[in-house]
Amino acid sequence: MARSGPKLTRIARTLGVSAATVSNALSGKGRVSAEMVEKIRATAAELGYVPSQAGRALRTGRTGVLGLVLPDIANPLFPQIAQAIELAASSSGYGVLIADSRGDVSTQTKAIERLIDRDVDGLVIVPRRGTRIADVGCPVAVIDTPSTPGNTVAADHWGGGRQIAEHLKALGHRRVLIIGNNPASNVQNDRAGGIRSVFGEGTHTDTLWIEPLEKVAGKGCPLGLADMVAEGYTAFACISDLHALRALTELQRAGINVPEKASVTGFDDLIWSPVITPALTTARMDMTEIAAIAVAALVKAISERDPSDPAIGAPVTAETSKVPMHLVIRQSAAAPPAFQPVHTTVTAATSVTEGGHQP
Amino acid sequence: MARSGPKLTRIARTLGVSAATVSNALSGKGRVSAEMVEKIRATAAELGYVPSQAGRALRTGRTGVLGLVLPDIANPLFPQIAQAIELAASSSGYGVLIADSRGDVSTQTKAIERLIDRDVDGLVIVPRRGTRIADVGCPVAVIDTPSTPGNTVAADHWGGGRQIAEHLKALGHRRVLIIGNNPASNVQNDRAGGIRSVFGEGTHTDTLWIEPLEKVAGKGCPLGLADMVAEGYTAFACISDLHALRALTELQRAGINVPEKASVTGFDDLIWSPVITPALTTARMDMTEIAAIAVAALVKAISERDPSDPAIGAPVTAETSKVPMHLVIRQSAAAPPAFQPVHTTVTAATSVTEGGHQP
DNA sequence: ATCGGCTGATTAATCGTTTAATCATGCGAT
DNA sequence: ATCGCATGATTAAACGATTAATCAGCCGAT
Repeated sequence: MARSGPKLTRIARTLGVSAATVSNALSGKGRVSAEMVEKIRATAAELGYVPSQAGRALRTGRTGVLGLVLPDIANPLFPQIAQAIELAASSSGYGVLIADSRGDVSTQTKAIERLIDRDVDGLVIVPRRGTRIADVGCPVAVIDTPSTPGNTVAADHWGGGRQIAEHLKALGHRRVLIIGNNPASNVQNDRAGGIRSVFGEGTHTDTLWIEPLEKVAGKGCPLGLADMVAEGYTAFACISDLHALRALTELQRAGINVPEKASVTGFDDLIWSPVITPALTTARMDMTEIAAIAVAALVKAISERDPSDPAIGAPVTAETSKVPMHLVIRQSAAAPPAFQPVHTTVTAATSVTEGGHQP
Repeated sequence: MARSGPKLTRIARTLGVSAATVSNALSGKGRVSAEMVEKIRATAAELGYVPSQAGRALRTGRTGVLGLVLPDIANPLFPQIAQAIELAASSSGYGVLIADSRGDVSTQTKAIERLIDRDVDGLVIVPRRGTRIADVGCPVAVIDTPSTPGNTVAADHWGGGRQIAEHLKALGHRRVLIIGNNPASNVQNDRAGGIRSVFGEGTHTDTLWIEPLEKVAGKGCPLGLADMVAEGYTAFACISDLHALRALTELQRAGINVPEKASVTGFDDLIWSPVITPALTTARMDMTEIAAIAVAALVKAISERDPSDPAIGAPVTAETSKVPMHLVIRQSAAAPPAFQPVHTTVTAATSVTEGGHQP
C-alpha cells in the first residue's frame, strides 16, 4: 500500500540532517547526540512517521511477521489460541499471518510453504496428532504437549488430567469413564493418562474413543452412556468440552440428571461451558501464558539468528515448557448417587433442582 | 527472512539475459518473445524461484496481504470465517493478517492501525453491533447483514429467519419465543425480524434478549424457559446455536424433553450442533461463498486503485451482496405436543425415545 | 606543534523487483 | 536507398530503509 505517511527522508529534510542520522536516532544504533535524538523523535512523532515494512524488510531480511499454523482450524479452541498468539506477537511488534490446512496434511504443507514464501520470520505450529514438522527454513515454536519431543511449550495436560481426576475422586467417584476422540493425539493421551494415574486400587477406569466408534456407528452416533450408568459408571471425564457437551446432552436426554445421577467433566473451558445447564466443570489452559512463552522463544531465536545463514527449522526451546492448567469447578460434577450401583434401566427424571447457577 | 531461493538476477544470469526481461516474461507485461518466455518460465520453475514480497512490495506499493478484523474474536463463528477468508484470499494469491481487539473499541482501532501500518492492501471487517468503520486508507469489505448501509456482502439473515420460522410454523407451532443476545446487533435483529415476519394472525411471538437479562440476573443465569413452556410457548427460536445450546440444556435439566415437549432451533451450525442430543436444527450461512465474494470485491478494488492516490476507506461493493442461508433440519424441532397448552408446572421426563440420530 | 583518538554526522552502497525510457535490428513501403 | 515502424531486448532509475565506511572537527597528550 502506498501509505500516506511521511518517509524517512522527509523527516531528515525537515530537520536538515541526513536520512542515516534519522534512522540511527530512531533505532538507537549509530552515534547520534542526545539532543538530536530528541529532536528527531519529536518530529517523527509529530509527523506520524511509520517505517515502511517493505523497505525495512528488503534491507534487513526480516519482515516482522510470524506465521500461525493450526492444522485443525475448525477446532473450537482456535479463537483462544489465535487471540493469545496475536496478543503476544503484536506486543512484541510482530504481525500474525494465518494458514489453514483443513486437516489435510498436503494442504498443510502447502500452507506452510505459502507462509515461508511470504518470508515470515518464524512459525508457531500447533500440530495435530503428531504431525511431523518438515524442515522449514525458519525458527519454529511447537505447541503440543510436554511429553512430545520437540515441543517448545504447552499446557501441562497430564497435570490437568490429574486435577480433574483428583476432584472427581474427592467427590467420591470410583468408577469413571474417560471419553476422548482419538488415541493418536498426544494431547488427548496425556490428559487421559493423567486421569488414569490418579485412580488406583479399588477404582476402575475405562476409555471410550469416539472416532473409532463413529467409524462403525456413523458420525454423531449415540455414545451409549445410559448403559454405562447402568453398569455403574458414576462419572464421565471427557478429554474436551466438546465431548463433555455431547455426553451431557445424551445423558440428559436419557433422563439421567447431571450431576445428581452422573458427573461430567471436560477440558479447555470452551465458550459455551459457563452458560449451559449445568455449567461445566473443566480444566483450562493458560493460553495467554503459553502464547507469551512461545512467541518470546521465537523472537529470541529470530534475533539471534544470522539472517543470511541457511538455517534449518529445528523447533526452538524455551526455559519453561510446561504451563499448569487451572481447574474450573462449576456444577456438572458432584458426589455420586449414595448407595446405588444402578442396575435398573433408564429411569425417568425426577426432583429437578431449580437454579443453582453462580455468576 | 533471508530466503534461500534464487533471485531474479540469478535466473537472468543463468540465461544470459537481463533481469528486466525475466521480470517481464514472468509477469507477461513487456514485450518478450514466446520462446524466451518459455525458457524463462522453465528455469524459474526448475530453480524454484519465488519472488521476494519485500522487493515487490517496495516497488509496487502492494504487499499482497489482506487484514482480517473480527471485533469479537471469541465468537464461535470465528473458525468458520477465518477459514473461509483464508481460503478465498490464498487462492487469489493474498495472505491474511489477523487483528484482535478483545471486544474493546479502542483496542480495535489500534488493531486496525497496526494492520494499516503493515501496509495491508485491503481489509475484511466483520463488525459487531454497528461498529463504525473509521476512514482507513485502503479498500474495505464489510461483512455484516444486507440491511446495513455500507455492507459489502453477507448472509441473508432475514431470509434465514424466515426459513426457520416457516419450518416451525409448518410443524404446527403457534407460540414461539425468540431468544437473542443483544438487540443492538444488526445481524440478530434481522434474524429475529425474519422470524417474526412469518408468524402473523393467530400466532404469537415474543423476544428474550439475554444480555439485558444478565445485566440484572448475572452471567449464565437461568433463562426461565420452564415457565415459558408453562405459559404455552412450544418453540424457542434462538438467534445463535450458542443460545440454542443454552436453552436446550436448561430445558432438558428442567425435565422438558426436546423436541417432544418443546422445540429448539439455532443459527450458524456451529461445531457442536450435529453431535449433541438432540442434534440441533439450525440455519447455516455459506461462509465460503460470502468470503469468496468479499475477497473478490476487495481484490478488484485493489487492482483498480491507483496505488498513489490518497484513497478514502469507503467500503467496496459487490454485485451479489446477499447470500442465501441453508436450513439444516435435524432433531431438535418437531411438532408441538398434541392438545395441551401445558399449564401444569414442570413435569418429569417420560418415554425417552432412544436413537433417532442421522449420520 | 603534531598526531591519535573520539564524537557526531554524512556518503554511498545495498536489499530485489518493477517499469519507463532507450536502443538495436530487421523488414516493408516509399 | 532511405525512412518509418514494429519487435525484442537492455539500461537505469526508483521504491524506503539500513549500515559499513568515511569524514570533519575537536580535545588532550606526547
